Amino acid sequence: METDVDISKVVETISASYTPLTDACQGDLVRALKILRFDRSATLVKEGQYADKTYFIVEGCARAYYLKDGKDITDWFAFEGEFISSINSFFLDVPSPHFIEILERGILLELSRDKITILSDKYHDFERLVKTVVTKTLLQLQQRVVSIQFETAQQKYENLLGVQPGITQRVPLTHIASFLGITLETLSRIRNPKNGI
Amino acid sequence: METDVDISKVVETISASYTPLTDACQGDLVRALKILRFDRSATLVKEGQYADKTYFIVEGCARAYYLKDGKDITDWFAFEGEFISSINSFFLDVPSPHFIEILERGILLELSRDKITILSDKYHDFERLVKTVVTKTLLQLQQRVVSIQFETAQQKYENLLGVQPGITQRVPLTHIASFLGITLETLSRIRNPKNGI
DNA sequence: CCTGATCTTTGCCCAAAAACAAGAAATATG
DNA sequence: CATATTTCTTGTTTTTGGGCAAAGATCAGG
Repeated sequence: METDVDISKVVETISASYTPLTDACQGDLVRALKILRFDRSATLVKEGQYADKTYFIVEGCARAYYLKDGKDITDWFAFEGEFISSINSFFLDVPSPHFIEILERGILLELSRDKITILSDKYHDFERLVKTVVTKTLLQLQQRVVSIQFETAQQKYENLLGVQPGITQRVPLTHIASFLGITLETLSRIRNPKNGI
Repeated sequence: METDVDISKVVETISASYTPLTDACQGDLVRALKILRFDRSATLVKEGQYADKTYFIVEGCARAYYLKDGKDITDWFAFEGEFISSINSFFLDVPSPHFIEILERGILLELSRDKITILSDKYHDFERLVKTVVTKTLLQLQQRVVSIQFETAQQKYENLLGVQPGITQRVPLTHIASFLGITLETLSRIRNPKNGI
């Protein structure tokens, strides 16, 4: 893990990969961001908190999960270059149903909703950045619904591998299983070439 | 069905229910919108088209669906006061995997991506409107994933009724079934009080 | 490098819902 | 108002994947 992070460089990357930001906006954004480092299995957000932060992953990965009847169900994975937050809490200002957990020791940038609101009001560009991030997330989620809705466990898994080929090397299978809406056992059987075709 | 539509009034409603728009922006938006009327089972978008329009429903309802192995699968319903479009085609500029069909004779307002781009560039407010619409859609979709992922057919149906109580009076059960990711037969059994509890 | 904790595989049985197949009810159309 | 067409219900069989239990593998920490 890098010891030093150049926030300006990261903001340039965001500007390049999502939507261009003016220098002024980039400067304000750099000053609004806070660097965080976390070890594996650190918890960023707990159920019930008002989670008014968004995290940008510079290095490592994280997941959002919730407890359904005591069972841990993963709802979202995020890797380098992606944002993660407890979206219900963040957008609706309600207690978070989700936990957010670090899956791989890494570096995050934190941005509060207040700062996002200020930046969005001040800079048209920044409003567009938020729109772009939300739109990308919407399209990913849309794909996921299609996958969950009418595919077999096997197809769902293959689909995920298509989008996130390296995921099995970075994330425990339990989390992948609950993310796909299948049990760990079923996932295990699917992965065993002796079963299936 | 009303014979006359006051677009300005509708735009005021949009401004009030999504996010405030300045008078100038509202004026430009009014001029950019086109009124359309459709009968039941009219097709707004066909699979394969570059669907660069978004529709706002003034009266009536519509659905987006796609064909999976020849089977008709409903992906989205929209009612009065909501927007509908073929989101993949609209945002990614690819051929639409979806059809969009009118389920109830009604009135729509059409807005093209070009006009949305122009309005978004010209008005910070309008960019915020788009962000707001996309965010609302994201949160709805998020709820839907939770519902599909780990609930029984019965729970999924009850969930839908919670959000859209009148839907069974307005939409054929086949479409509700595929939307929920269950078969028409299973839905029929769930709805029959003799079965289940 | 040992050991306990966590993660994964495997086997067996069972429940939920899908597939298939009629048939009934409701709705549209001439 | 009669008939065609679409929509919905019901019965039966089959499949998929879940629940539980136990054993095996992997990993982190002392």
